[in-house]
Amino acid sequence: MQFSTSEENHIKAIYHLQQMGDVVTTNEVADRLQTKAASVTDMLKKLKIKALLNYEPYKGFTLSKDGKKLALNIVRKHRLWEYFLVNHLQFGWDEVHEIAEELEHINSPSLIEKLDAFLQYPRFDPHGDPIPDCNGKMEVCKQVILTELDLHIKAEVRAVGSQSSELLELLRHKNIGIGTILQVIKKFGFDNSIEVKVEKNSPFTISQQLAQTLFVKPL
Amino acid sequence: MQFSTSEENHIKAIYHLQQMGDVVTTNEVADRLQTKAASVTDMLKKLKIKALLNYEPYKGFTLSKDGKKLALNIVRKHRLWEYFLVNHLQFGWDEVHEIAEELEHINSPSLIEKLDAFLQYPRFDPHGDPIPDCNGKMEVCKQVILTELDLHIKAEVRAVGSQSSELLELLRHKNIGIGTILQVIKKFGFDNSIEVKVEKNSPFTISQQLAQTLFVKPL
DNA sequence: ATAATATTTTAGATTTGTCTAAAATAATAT
DNA sequence: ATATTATTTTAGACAAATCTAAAATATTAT
Repeated sequence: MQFSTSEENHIKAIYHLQQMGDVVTTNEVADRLQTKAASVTDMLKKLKIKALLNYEPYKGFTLSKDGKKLALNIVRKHRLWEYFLVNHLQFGWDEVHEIAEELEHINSPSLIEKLDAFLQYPRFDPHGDPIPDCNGKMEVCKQVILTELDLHIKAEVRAVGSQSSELLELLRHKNIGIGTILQVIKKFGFDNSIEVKVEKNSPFTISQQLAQTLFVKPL
Repeated sequence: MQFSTSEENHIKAIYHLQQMGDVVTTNEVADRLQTKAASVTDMLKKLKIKALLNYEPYKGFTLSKDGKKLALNIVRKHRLWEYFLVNHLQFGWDEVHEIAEELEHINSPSLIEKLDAFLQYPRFDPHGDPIPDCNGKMEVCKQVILTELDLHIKAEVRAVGSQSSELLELLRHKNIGIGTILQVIKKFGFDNSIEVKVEKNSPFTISQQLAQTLFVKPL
């Protein structure tokens, strides 16, 4: 079965909202897709007919099995393209999201298979998010928010909580990226800022807001 | 300015029909795009408003300067993607057209710049068609891939499909360069390898992969 | 429990790209 | 030169995806 770009975008938005939080609402989907609630309702009805969604008017909705499968496939394509853009075309990791939003809708299973092979089956995209395999399986490595990392434990930065260009700019300025090994030296209760050290460099402070968007894996 | 996939497909169809033949007709465009003449007329009116087309009802139409520029940019994207699919993702040259038809509508100038650089600025796609540069300029001479040269016809090597150092090393080893005059002695169906003869030297065999990157001009 | 508020859905309009059938124009043949 | 045929355009309809405004339903606050 074939799906329109708009249908795919709705499925993907619902998938991501379902991941982080409990019940997904019409308004949340509308906000995420920069559209109106009424338009989302129209789409929900269509997706129910196509069996991608369990939906009863006024009662809420969740992805069906097929809906989840479709969502994972779109996420897979998105993240593989991001990996390609950063690791082969020399894009910065903060420049690739918009382009991948377009590329993810290209419909060709053999293209994605061959791209995956060319990239040597990467398991994480440039933002540290795991890439689903062709069956929708992906690594669920246990990551922790930096604010919750214990003192003096070395940890590797695995993911960032958003794709906003302001965030990515700040990270680049502080020389933090996916794979950076760091440890927390001190936590300040006054403003919840955190002093971190990267390798043997001198320590520096990062704000609570920034620390909350950094997911690290203790080593 | 942004254009829809349908607008771009009409511009591209008109461009290709203009190349091979004289006056382009509404029916020809409809045939090529598998649509109806009335639909084409609707689009012609829209493209005229967008200044991509010189068009007077019942009098025919031609691409405007902007229309030609757009067409060449789409052709450029199509052929660069084809080159990528064949030379990096290991697609056969006969499998890539449909996929490139989708990829050519991805709208990101920096993506195409960086793809072009990654591919080392190829001047011909896997079918031997020239790739327009970012200003729309491309090589004109009618060339043919070595795999398609008829037996015993002398031809001059005019271009190679890529600048990769591996390719150039191999060509140097086989004493083939731009300007070399050669002819095909035999084609082997088993592995599609080809036996060629350069001037009066004894014949030697070259692989399908190599033959596909050699563009020759029959004399 | 009921009123006030917020959310979701429906109803009806709009835009884009397409279609069919009929009318307008051009090309061709006698 | 005029009738016939072919091509192109117009007119009006339709489906997809969106919107606004109003109605229906759910949530909350007193």
